[in-house]
Order: sequence, then C-alpha cells, then structure tokens
Amino acid sequence: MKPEKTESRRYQKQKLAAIRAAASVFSEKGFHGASTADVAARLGIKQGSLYYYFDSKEEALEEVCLYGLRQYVENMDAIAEGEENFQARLRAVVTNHLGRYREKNEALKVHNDERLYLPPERRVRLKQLGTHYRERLEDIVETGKAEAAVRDEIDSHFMAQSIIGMCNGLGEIIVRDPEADVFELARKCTDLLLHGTAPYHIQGD
Amino acid sequence: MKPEKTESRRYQKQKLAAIRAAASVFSEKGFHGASTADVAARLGIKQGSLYYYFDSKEEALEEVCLYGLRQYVENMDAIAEGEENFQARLRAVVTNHLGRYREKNEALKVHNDERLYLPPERRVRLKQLGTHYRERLEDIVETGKAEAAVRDEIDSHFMAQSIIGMCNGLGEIIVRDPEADVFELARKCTDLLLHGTAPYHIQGD
Amino acid sequence: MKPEKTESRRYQKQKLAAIRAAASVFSEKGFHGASTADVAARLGIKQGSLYYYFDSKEEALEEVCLYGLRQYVENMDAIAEGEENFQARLRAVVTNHLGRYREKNEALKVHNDERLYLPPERRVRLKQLGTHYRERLEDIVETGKAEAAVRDEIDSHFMAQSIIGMCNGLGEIIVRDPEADVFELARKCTDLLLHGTAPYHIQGD
Amino acid sequence: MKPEKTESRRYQKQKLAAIRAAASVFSEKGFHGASTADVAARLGIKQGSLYYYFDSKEEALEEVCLYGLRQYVENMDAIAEGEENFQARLRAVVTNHLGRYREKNEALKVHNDERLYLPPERRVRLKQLGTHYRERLEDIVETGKAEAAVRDEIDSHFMAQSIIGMCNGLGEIIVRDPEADVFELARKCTDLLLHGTAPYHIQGD
DNA sequence: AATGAATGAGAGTTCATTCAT
DNA sequence: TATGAATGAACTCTCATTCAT
Repeated sequence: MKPEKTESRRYQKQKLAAIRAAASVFSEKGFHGASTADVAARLGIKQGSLYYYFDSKEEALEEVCLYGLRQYVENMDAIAEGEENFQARLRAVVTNHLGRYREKNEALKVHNDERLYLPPERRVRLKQLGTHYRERLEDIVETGKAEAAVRDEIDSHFMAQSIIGMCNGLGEIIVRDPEADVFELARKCTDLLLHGTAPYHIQGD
Repeated sequence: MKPEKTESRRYQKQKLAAIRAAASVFSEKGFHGASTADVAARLGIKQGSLYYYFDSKEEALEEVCLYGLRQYVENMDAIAEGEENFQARLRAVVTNHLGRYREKNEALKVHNDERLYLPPERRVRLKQLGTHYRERLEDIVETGKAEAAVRDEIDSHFMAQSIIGMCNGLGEIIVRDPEADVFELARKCTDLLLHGTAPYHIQGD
Repeated sequence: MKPEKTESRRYQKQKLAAIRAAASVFSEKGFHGASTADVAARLGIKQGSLYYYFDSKEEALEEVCLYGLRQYVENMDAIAEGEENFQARLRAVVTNHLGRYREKNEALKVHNDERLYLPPERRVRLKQLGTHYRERLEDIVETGKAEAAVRDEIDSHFMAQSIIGMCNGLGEIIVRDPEADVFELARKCTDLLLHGTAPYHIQGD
Repeated sequence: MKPEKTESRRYQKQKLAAIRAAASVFSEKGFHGASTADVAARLGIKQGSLYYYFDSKEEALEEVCLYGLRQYVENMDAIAEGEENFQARLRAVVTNHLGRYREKNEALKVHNDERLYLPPERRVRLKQLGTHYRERLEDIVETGKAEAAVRDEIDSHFMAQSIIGMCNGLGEIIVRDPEADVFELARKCTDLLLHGTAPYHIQGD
C-alpha cells in the first residue's frame, strides 16, 4: 500500500521540479548570487520546505549539474554509437554542443559556470561524466583516422579538447546574438575543423 | 614637484599591491568565496583599511579584471601591429593566449572566471576591452585573407571567436597536466586552425 | 469489555513504546540535541505520527521523566516499608541508587540530566515524586535514630541530601569505569556513611 | 605603538565581560535555551558583534566553563598546599565547594550543568582541570591516612568522589533554601564525613 | 594611512508542529 | 493509526561596510 520503492510518484515529480527551479535560478543569478529562498519561490513553496528535497544548497547545485550533463552526454553516446562517417558525426557533435546555447538548457549552463563552487567530493561524478564525454569524442576522432579523414599525427585528446573549446567559443556568439543561425554556425565550425583556414589545395607553413 | 595628497607615489604603489592581492585571493577562492579580510591579510593590512583603496568589494573586482585584461590586450595590439605574415601572427596569438594558463596571471584568471559577478554598469569597460581584443584578432584574420592564407568565405568574427574558444579549450589541458608543453600545443593548435584535420591535399565532404 | 476508542490496548502499548523510545534518544543526545524525527525513527514511525502520542516534545520529556522516576521511587517505597534494620536499608537505598548507573535505566538518566528544560508547570509532578523520595529517605534516617544507629543531632533532611549526593558522585566512577563493581562500591559507600573516615574507636576534632 | 602582545587592554576587558555575560545567560536559560542574541544583549552589543570575541557559541561555552573551573581549582590548590591538619583541610574543601552555591558563581554552574554539550575536543582542558581537582583531593585524603585520621582501607579515589558528590547534593539545599547557613552545613558535612552517622564509640555492622 | 570595534542585513539550516489524506 | 508534505519561526554564523581614533 505504501509507496516504498519509488519514494512515491508525487515526490519524484516535485523533486524534478525542484531541480529545474534551482537550475533556472542558479543560471540567472549564479550559485552565490541566488538564495535558497529564490529557488523555493520559483517552485512556489517556502524556503524551509526546500530542504525536504535537498539536504543543502550545495546538493541542489550538484543535482542540477548532473541533470544538465546527463542528457548532453547521452546525445554524445548516441552519436558515437551511430554508423555515419566522420564528417557527419563531427557535425552532429558540434550541432549538439552549439544547440544547447539556444535550447533553454539552464541546467547545463549552471554546470559550465557554477560547478567550480562544488567541493571536490561533489565534483567526482561530474568529472566522470565530463571525462566520458571527451573520451567518446576521442573515439570519434580515432574512427576519423581509420577513415583517413583525420591525419594520423593529430592527437585525439588534443583534438577533442580543441573541438569542445571552439564550440564553447562560438556559444558566445549565439548567446550575444539571438538571431544567429545555429545550424549555419555548426556547418562553418565543422568545415573549419575539417579544412582549416587555408584555401583548399594550398598548403602553407 | 613632490607627489601631493591622495595621489602620492606611496598611495599608487599600495593601490597596485592591493589590486594584486585581490587578484591573488579572488583567483584562489573565487569572488564570493573570498572575503575582504582575506584580501587585506594577503596585503598585510587589516580588513577595514582596505576601504582606503577600494570603495567596495565589487570595485576591487572590477579593477582586478581591468588590470588583468589590459596587459593581455596590449600583447594583442603589439601582435596585430607587427609586420609578420598571417601564420606567424596566428601562432603568436595562440601562444599569447595559451601562455596565460602557465604564467601566474591571476588577474586574467579572475577576469575569465569571476567577471560575471559584476553588475552590468561595471562590465562596460571590460566589454570594451574584450571587444577590442576580438576586433584586433578579426583584423589579423582579414590580413590573412589579403595574404590568401585564409579563404574569403570565412567570416572573421566567426573565426576570431573560434580561435578564442579553441585556445580556452586547450587551456584545460594545460591546467590539468602540469607537464604539458605549451609551445608544442600552440604549434599543433595553429596547425589545426590552418589546415584542419583532413590529410593535406585531400578534400572531403 | 473490549477496549474502546482512543484508549485501546494497542494505543497503550504504543504509547509506552513511544515513551521508551524518547527516553532512549533523549538520554543519548540530550533533549535539545535530539529531534522528534530521531525519536520517531527509534520507534519505527514517521516524525509527524509522533504527535498522535504526544502533544509536544516537552510533553514527551515530562512523560519520560515521570516514567523514569516512578519505578525508582517505588523501589524506595518498598525499602522504606521493609522491616530490616537501618544498616541494611541504607545499603539497599545506596545499591538501588548506584544500580541505575549500570542498568540501562535511560528514563531516569533523562530525568536527572534534562528535567531542567521543562517549564515550571511541567515540573510540579516531578518535584512531588522527588520530594517523596527524599522524605522516605528521611523516614529511614529517623528509624535509624530510633534504632540508635544514627546520632540524634543529625538532621534527617541534611542526611538524606548527603546520601543522594554521595551516590550521585560515585555514579561518576561507575560511568567512567565500566569494570567498577557496583556492589562493592555500595558496600564502601554505606560503610563511609555509617562510620566516616576516622579509624574505629578513635575520635578526632 | 600598536598593541600587539596583549591584544590591547580594551579587548581583554571586553572579552572578560563577554565571558561573564555568557555565563550569566547560560546559567539562566541553559546553553541550548539561550541564544547568542541573549548573550550579546546582556553585554550591550549586537548579536553579530559577539563573534568578534568568540568564534562560535560553543567556544563561548568552553571559555565560560574554563573560567568557572579555574578559580575553584586554584582554591583547591591553595588548600592542598596548606599546612593544616586533615580535618581542617577537609572542612576548607567542603566550604569552598559549598560556597560556590551562594556566591554568584554562574560560570561554575554552567560548567556543572552544560559542559556535556561540548564536543569531546572541547572538553579535554576541562577534564584536565577536573581531574586535577580530584587528584588534589585524593592527595589530601592520603595525608589524612598519614595522620591516622583516615582508615587505611579507604580508597582515596572513592573517597574524593564521595566528598564531591555529597557536597553537590547539599548544594541543592543551599539553592532551594536561601536562608540555609553555608558554614553550618559545611561543618555538619565535614562531621558526617569524618564520623559517619553512628553514635561515637559505637560500631555497628 | 591604518586600525579596532562594531554593525546590520542576510544567509543557510534545523525543526517542532500541522493537517489533509 | 499513520504518513507525506509543508510551514514558519528561530537560530548560528558571515561579512561587507562604517567610523572614531
């Protein structure tokens, strides 16, 4: 009769709502700039009641970060496991990455901007997910080598980090300019990664 | 001829020391994690005395950010005004950018990580400098086109942002791995930007 | 014949269990250090359900104290009503008193340590029992005088309080040293009370 | 010029006043029943300012306990080092002990009633002092044996604890009855300890 | 130019208590 | 008879800021 296992459907739903409320508030004001009262207010409950769902403000931050990362990583897994060629997969990765600056993915933004305020113990699961993300991307780079779409001397760790960084940099454009076309940017970014700046058929250096 | 009153030589020196102390403390603990007492202690004075040099903690943050950004932007100006060819200048830019993850440039780190905690009014001068940095980089990209080292269809704003992002991404590697060779990374990064991943002479897509 | 409504057998049983759970928790953590959630958990129910048995946390404390004191006072009554001589009864009193530091008599410990946190209104019944205890002990002292085992000039109120205090002091030894022999201590204590420190047959002062 | 060593006379004075204010408030309401606001109010400052003198409420409690114990232990040292005979010293000890229930020695009361709320780390110095007190008392008992005023078979640890306990028990009388004559009580207590209840020259058991 | 002392506002957190179910 | 959920008031503690000296 009692809901034991699942901690009751209602609880699960409210907890998710709480995570989303926290994501929303943290992304707006920053972790330190936001108060637990702000989060509670967004959820429509009183401050103290928030502690029914989180043991501490820090735990809330951790849960928000995990929530934000998870979907994102799952997308990467799907791409990595797909059958497409290197170029197609690279573009999928870039699109996934850039897309999050348009979608209202507040939880991921919180992860990017605020995770440093977590104490190391609370960052381990986050780091695992992040490392997993990068490793899958490295796998994709390796398959690129196998397809002869990537030069052999390119280190895949270096490459993965470069891709991630470039996408984050372009994210700025998307955030600054609400008119920017994400797909067009993704196309250009992929092209730059594949061919560099130099005119085709001409090699400098 | 002697320095008068509030803007005496001594004051200027201590003020600079105060900015550096704040940079050091903010970079270690984050703006919100650091207290004015921490900053004062690093400077060797007492908490209240700090207000002789800053009107508020926020002003201290602003000054730190400006201080950090300025040097960095000046380097960029020097590169942009130089006479070298595109490849050489690109490498100089990348090296300058990556170098700051090794050099103990605390003020710049504070700018990167903490500037968001400034209220918009306090961010305008910062934005001006940042924009200036990017625009100089765009200029360099344009000269690259003139030299036929950069394809014409590449948008220089897009390109500048991509370079900045990629460098930031590689900064992670440098921070994570104290053994990483910054100059080697800069070389590989420049190469990737120039030629992409694809084997020379082969064009995909 | 069947138990009706609120005072059903089941209720009585659970209420007693609740008092014991509270005693156990309060004695471990102190009244203020323990939460109603702790008490509920020990009883195996949920926090809110506790209020089915107690109107407030304070009422719980009062009931625990009364429960603890009652048994203890009943023992005293039995001793006082017994037929033994003064020495034997004194030893019984001391043994009863010291024994509670060994037996897991949590409710009594709570009475001793935490009763002060009750508001005066809630302390009256407790004081009655305590006074009753001391008065019975005074009665015993009086019978000691009748038996010529106690000097006439010894005030029985003073004496009762001295006995209680000495026993409490020795309780410390029992608590500190789990090996301490309670019966041996009780014997020595009784002896000290009867004969003092001075060698037999020699009178100082 | 700067007050370095002594943390300034003014600070020392206010800190002492803070300890006394805390003693007064804790003894009235108990540690948990008293708020830091209460203590600050008694001192005539605002709540937050209290933290200029204490790092935490717990530290305040520790300092109060230490303050209360110290004087008391010093008295014991003086008695133990004196040259008087056993009876005189025992009476001095008892008088010192009982006297504190009359003197407004709030700090010692706090030590007795509230020290358990300190975490073990904070109790070590207290325990050292307490142990020291008891050991000096044991020394006195030993000298009593040397003087043949105490039977050889009486264990001095047991004896010390008995004396302490009896005094605490009689403290109740003093607290309950403001008219009670402390010196008369001390005399009777000493007498009881020396000669027991039994009529002089008669040995029971 | 610097300090000691104090302030006051606000934070996160805890918890006894309530009540519809 | 018991629960889950929520409440609200209190509490300890932190800290940027002020100011007389």
